[in-house]
Amino acid sequence: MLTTSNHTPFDCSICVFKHFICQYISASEFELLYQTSQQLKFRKNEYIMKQGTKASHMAFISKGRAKMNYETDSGKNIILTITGSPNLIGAGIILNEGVNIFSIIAIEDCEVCLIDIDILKSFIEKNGQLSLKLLEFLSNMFKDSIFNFISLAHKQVNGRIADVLIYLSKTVYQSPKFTLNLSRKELAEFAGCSQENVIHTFTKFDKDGIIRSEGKNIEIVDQEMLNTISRNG
Amino acid sequence: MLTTSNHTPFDCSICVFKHFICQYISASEFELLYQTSQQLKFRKNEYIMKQGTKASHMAFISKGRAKMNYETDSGKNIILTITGSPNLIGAGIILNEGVNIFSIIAIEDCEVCLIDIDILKSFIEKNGQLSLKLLEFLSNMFKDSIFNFISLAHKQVNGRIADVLIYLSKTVYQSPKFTLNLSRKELAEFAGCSQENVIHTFTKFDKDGIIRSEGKNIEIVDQEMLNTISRNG
DNA sequence: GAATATTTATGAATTATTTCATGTTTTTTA
DNA sequence: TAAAAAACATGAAATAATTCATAAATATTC
Repeated sequence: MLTTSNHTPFDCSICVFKHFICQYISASEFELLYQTSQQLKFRKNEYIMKQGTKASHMAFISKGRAKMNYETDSGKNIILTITGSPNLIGAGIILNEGVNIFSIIAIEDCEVCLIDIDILKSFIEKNGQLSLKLLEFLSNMFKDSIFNFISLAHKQVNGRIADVLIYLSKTVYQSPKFTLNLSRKELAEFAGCSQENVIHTFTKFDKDGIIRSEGKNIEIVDQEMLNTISRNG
Repeated sequence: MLTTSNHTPFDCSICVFKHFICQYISASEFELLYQTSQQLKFRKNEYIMKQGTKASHMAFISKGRAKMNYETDSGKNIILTITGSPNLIGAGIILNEGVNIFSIIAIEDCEVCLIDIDILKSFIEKNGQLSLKLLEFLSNMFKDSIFNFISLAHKQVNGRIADVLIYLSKTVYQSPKFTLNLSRKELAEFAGCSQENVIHTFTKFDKDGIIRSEGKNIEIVDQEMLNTISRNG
């Protein structure tokens, strides 16, 4: 799972996860967490976690972007979400039957800290403030997932692709202009439509002056129009 | 919100929620929870919680079935899920910005216990075991939501309706033969398609001997075939 | 740097889905 | 119980989406 990634000590003093968790746990507790976690670099296309394996760690992505990928029995890929950094992943699935229900795959070079679940659990058990915060965090993931669901399950392709573009721009790349780390095929796996439909729609949006689409380079030109398309489904 | 429902004391001694939570809290703590919670009956179509209102309570449904309904800006209804009983609802949204992001509406007469969130939060804060359990519970809701999402966003109508039928049979009615509390229109709001598409598909499934569909009475005849349709999307 | 593979793109044919028009049945209301 | 409303059902027309065929552009490999 860790393939060729090389171990390099990261600078924890600037880590936002450390900053967050140290509000709730002591220095010696953090030291334990630090000693038991793995700091790793992943190259593009490497698996950070693999669907079906034992969920022994949470992943804190400090740098880079990744996709959450679910592979069906028939081998079809479904992208559940794309995440930027920094972000904590795994909270939602980890306390289940202990198996990762999807894969996390780097879509560009990433720096990741794998945090031992059992250690974290032992802190949660002792620390009400921390567990409330994690419940809050998980609630928010859940809420995002519901809105993602509403977008994909109850809109048609124009609206879904508008939503994907808005999401990428606002959340993943945080700019109206970005260079995609995803192929058209992957965008289709995210938007829940065919590859050609993504291409057709991009071409149409481009012609209508809503976006500028040149290969991997995307720019959102008419944000208002995109919002309208999203709203109308 | 509580409309005409009349207050009737339920028999807490047989309540599974009491049984669950008393593993983690003391008798006097339960007494506080009991004193601050409201025991209510809701008739079919009554709102148990309303989207947009302050999320002050969790709902424990001890009897009856309900739908989680999201209403869009344009007035379109989307059914996020249907729940049977007993079931605890609200955990996923409650710790957010304190607003219910969807409505809970009774689809048949229900008995519901509304549990004060702030009291429960104070228990979570003090009680690691309880918060771990709630995290686990929320994780499971999250996982279910992901699979629901996969079904609806990445399958076509045949597969989606097969999934809805399987879900209703297995989880909501717990029998291959059941009498629907939902109209065709509501089924469409759940499956993410048009009302006519539900009717057409039911007719087709009936002709193919997969289900028996007579108005509100549904029977799953060929479970294997339904699974296959679900799998192939 | 040429050859090969992959990705992107386009348009047409096929299939899926929605919408519309209409009628029947069931449920609700007075 | 009759009248009105809502739900269910059917088929046809219109629209949306997928699949297929083909080609150009871009990346990758040797």
